[in-house]
Amino acid sequence: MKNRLKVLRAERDWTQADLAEKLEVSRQTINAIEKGKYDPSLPLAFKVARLFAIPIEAIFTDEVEVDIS
Amino acid sequence: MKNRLKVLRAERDWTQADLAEKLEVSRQTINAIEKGKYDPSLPLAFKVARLFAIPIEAIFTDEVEVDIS
DNA sequence: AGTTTAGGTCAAGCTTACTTTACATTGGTA
DNA sequence: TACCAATGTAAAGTAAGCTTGACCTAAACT
Repeated sequence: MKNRLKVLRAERDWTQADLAEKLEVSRQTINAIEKGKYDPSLPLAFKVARLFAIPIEAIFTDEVEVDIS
Repeated sequence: MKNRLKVLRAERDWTQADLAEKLEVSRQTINAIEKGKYDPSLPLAFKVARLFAIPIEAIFTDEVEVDIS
């Protein structure tokens, strides 16, 4: 599951900590989601969509991440 | 988090077991989600949306369930 | 050189999502 | 009445999402 969080953040000049605060989650959670460590819960995905005022599908996609480890 | 699974299922005359099979989850998972016991993961929500060919927001909503226990 | 800011990561612990197995309830129908 | 299909529910276990606290690196600034 890919996401455009980093880009959406950059467009607004927000840090991971800024976004975390707005979404009421920890900074580590934002980092983990951006780095593809895990996917957000559905409620959190809704919160993200509401914050950026765009559909969930415009932020997250079902494409699988390429694991480069 | 409310959802329209039961209605979408009814429109297609599918049982909970039918839907579970199509989504590759257990019947209990479908039942639990319909009954509001918990929300699906984001990947499962995407799978549901793809199956019904409608946006996630057309199936799940932010509204909190009323707990009648 | 020392400090600050942003990002990356790890460990331990808790909660939520999901599984399997099993059993109870309800409505229809032979 | 007995049976069967669909639904509801529970217990116990695993996996995933999220927390706090801590530490490390790199870049920018004083």
